[in-house]
Amino acid sequence: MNDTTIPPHRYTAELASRIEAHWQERWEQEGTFRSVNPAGPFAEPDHPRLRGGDGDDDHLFVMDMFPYPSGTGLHVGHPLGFIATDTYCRFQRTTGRNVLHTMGFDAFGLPAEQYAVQTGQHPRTTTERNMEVYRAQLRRLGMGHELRRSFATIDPDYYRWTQWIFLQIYDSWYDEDAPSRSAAGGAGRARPISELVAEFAAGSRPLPGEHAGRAWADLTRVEQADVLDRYRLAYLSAAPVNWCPGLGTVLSNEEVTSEGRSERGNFPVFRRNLSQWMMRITAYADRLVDDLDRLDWPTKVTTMQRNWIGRSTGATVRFPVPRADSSEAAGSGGEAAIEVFTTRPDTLFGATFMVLAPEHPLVEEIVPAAWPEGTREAWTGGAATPAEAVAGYQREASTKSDVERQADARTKTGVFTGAFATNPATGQQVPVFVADYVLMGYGTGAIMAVPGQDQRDWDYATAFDLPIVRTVQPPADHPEDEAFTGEGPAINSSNEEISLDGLGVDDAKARIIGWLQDRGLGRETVTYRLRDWLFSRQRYWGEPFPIVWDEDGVAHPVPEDQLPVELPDVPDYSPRTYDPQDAGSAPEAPLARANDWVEVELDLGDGPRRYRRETNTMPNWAGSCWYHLRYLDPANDQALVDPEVERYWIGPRQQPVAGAPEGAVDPGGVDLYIGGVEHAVLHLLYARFWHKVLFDLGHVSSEEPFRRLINQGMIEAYVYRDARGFPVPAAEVEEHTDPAGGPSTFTWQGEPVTQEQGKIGKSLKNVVTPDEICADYGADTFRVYEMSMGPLEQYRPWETRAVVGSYRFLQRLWRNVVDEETGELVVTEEPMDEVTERLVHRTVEGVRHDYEGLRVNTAVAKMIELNNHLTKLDAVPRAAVEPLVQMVAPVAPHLGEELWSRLGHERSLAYEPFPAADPALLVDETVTCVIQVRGKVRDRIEVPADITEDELRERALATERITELLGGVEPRKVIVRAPKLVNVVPG
RNA sequence: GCGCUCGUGGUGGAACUGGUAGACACGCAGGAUUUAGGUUCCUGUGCCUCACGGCAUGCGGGUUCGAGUCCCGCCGAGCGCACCA
Repeated sequence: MNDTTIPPHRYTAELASRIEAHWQERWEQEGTFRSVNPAGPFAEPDHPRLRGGDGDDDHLFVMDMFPYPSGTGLHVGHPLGFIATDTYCRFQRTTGRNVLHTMGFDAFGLPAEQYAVQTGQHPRTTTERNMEVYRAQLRRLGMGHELRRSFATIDPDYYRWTQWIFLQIYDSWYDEDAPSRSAAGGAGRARPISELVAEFAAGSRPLPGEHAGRAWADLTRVEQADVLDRYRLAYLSAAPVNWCPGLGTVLSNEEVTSEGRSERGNFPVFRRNLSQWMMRITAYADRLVDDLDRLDWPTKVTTMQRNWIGRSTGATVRFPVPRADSSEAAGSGGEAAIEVFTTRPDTLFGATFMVLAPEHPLVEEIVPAAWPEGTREAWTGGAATPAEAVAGYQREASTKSDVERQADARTKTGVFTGAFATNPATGQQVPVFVADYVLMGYGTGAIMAVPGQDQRDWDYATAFDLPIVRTVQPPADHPEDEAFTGEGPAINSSNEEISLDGLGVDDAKARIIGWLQDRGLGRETVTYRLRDWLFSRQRYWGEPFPIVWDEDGVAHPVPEDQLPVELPDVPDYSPRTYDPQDAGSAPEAPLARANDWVEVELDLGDGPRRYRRETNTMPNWAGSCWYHLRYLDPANDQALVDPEVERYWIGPRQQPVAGAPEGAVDPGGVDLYIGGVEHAVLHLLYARFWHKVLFDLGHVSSEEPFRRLINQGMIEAYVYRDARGFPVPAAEVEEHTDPAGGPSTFTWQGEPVTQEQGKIGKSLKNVVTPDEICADYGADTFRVYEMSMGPLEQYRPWETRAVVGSYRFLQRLWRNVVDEETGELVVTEEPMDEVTERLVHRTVEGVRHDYEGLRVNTAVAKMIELNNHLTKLDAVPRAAVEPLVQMVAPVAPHLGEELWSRLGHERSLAYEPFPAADPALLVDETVTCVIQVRGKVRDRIEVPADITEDELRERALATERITELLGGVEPRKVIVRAPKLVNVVPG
């Protein structure tokens, strides 16, 4: 590049970088982006921005999903959401709001640990270094974050409170009957476990299960602990869990893909019985579903949460079945019952067989010694006895991986158990099968099969030649060979006591449930797909549990005043991982090796005694479950957040959110939360759960953490592949445009390559970093480009060569204020001409609306239009360019500040009120009216903006072109929308 | 298979409650500056046609004076769920 040809004061990348560094320094020194708290350690109750009063609109809390400081660095896709929130917040500050916007780091967890293991360094070392890199990159991009509120989940001051919240959850139970604390009403809330103990001790609540009838005080310590574990919201469970040998840890259901592999690393996951910490999130299933209505979230995310929770209402029905004589179970020879869950109890009369999951415990008890008379060959699986057939099938099912099961999904397999159950409605004997299309993990692990109204049952019935009875009348055009799952009148559904015939599905359901309940044969039931959250990990890099164990194996919480339980520095922090396929391996927590830390002497109220520390750690979701609360009051060492501060920032508001149903109550929460859709059922579900527990226990006034959520789209990039399909370096590809106007073709090293759109990443050879773009154009250009690419929610491809468009815009703006040769101000103090003035006001109005609606792309387009107009003037009036500088400042903050200061203002424009549009100048005196004939534009006329309908009609019909087109015929109809449109329908 | 979202120039995208389709930007073409390239600036640019004019928002219907926008049916793409009883 030849510098001599470039004017010395041109807005180049070098000048932009100098300006940017200057303002970043100044913002930091002046604490420009500090927001004001009403109480707590940051309290400034007299600050004017608090304005007194309790206005819902004078403050705003905006959050990005906080980043994971990865070692691989940022690419241009990462900062998209950050730039959007920063732009939004900068705009909101100029409207006078007290804006809270900061950013911390989600720094515990597997990737950080894996990176450390790979590079042979301690996770804390690598994580802290990565955070420094990250902070520098964010600063380089001009983020207006409030730095004093930033923290990382690995800070002991922070995880002290993560542990504290864990203890709150551990020390509570869910009382279904207690009145809700919510203004929305309802029942059910978490209560302290001490209140449960008090009820047990007083005898006002009966002890559960095998302890029924005994007095609380008579139970041993171990028995008491065991009882309480059945109630606690955080509890130890020995249920089957997801064991992932390849990662050396157990995982939550949410971290396992539908293919039965780990979401991270894609390793196989096995079901193992292991004793693990669980969170009783299922107690909140209903509220987690119902409260989605009160949130302003993308429907995509709310449906994903609804699907994941999987609430379905129906009935459980008991089908009597004889116990087999050969069964070794107690009470053999007697009567057992198969309990099924169905969402269609109205079809009970059509239940012609039953199916148990292979793992169903009742299977062993009902299998008779021999096949009943006349059992069909196809039902036996070729086995001599039912026991042999069932055992064979169970073996087969157990060895099938989830992937294989899925591959066989549509082929129905199974065997007859030899047993018959009684359909309680028809009294008929129905055969009982074992088949793997019924899953043990859902409902009761058994179904009544209703082939007439369920396609899966129909397929099974057809495969095994079982009877099919339709109990809902299908419409005439319904195919003969398919189940009918739709709405229709019940048929074939009566016995001596009850008839459903003729009733619609809902009425039939209600009547049969009533009948079943009266007879003690069943009851209305709600089931959920959601399972309790597996909360422990066998990993080093996570929050230690604040739990110790005594010699009887009873757990004790570490007293609050001894928190945090700090993660010890150990020489060997790597997890014990195994061959990914080694299902028989067992987890081993790295902390268990730290003997000096594990063995501890504590005084928990009965004198100093020896304890063993819990050696599992928390999953990385723990830290992100509540960081929104800590941003509010990060320096508070008395509470996780001061209640007044919490109420001020995220307490419930007067108005429910947009789109909430009639009568909904605002749940409170962060005003705007922006992040990727990948957290739809992980972080966002867990955080909601924790927040609700804290609400129930009275620690927060808000019922939900995030009132409004937006998923930013991903920035992708073009991927180019050679003839073999391998990606080639995108930066080296040459484009060849088609002179005829057709699509371009592409070559790499002379060879043709194909273009597609894909994720940015090393493996696709299309990485572009913000650092390169900042070096070539400056951070402001980068920000403007990212915001101009399209709507925030949309996926779009990165195109480096298009960045220059945003660069030219800022350069032109600069040139409208500063002389490129001399650096002198070039603005004139002369007043604006009328056209310019009207354009300025229209732009102000439009840009304000666009910023409010987070449509930065169209805001930028409007500013470019104004700027292009100013460029054409002989001299740029100060009165026109000052509002433009203010408008551009949220997206291009450094350039905004610099021009503002060169225009003679001393103070930062961060809080300078956004320009106001004069309504009188928004309407033009004359407008162009289009005249259509049959909806097609045929002519245009200039008319006064306040023209009357009649006059407009007259003038439109009188134009030369329209009279010509009408050819003297009287129009049949004339639609007038004054002043902009007339549509003529000829006779 | 089911559900949701979405299909607009060579490209990214505009178009508020139905009312001038293609704002703004990239690219491309021509021109100015420059010894030249690059930078910067100016002009043009949906398609067809010499033109008058016609055709255009995935395809086919419908509602309406008027449809990118609303309704129905296809086709295509993306995401989610996937034997959930």
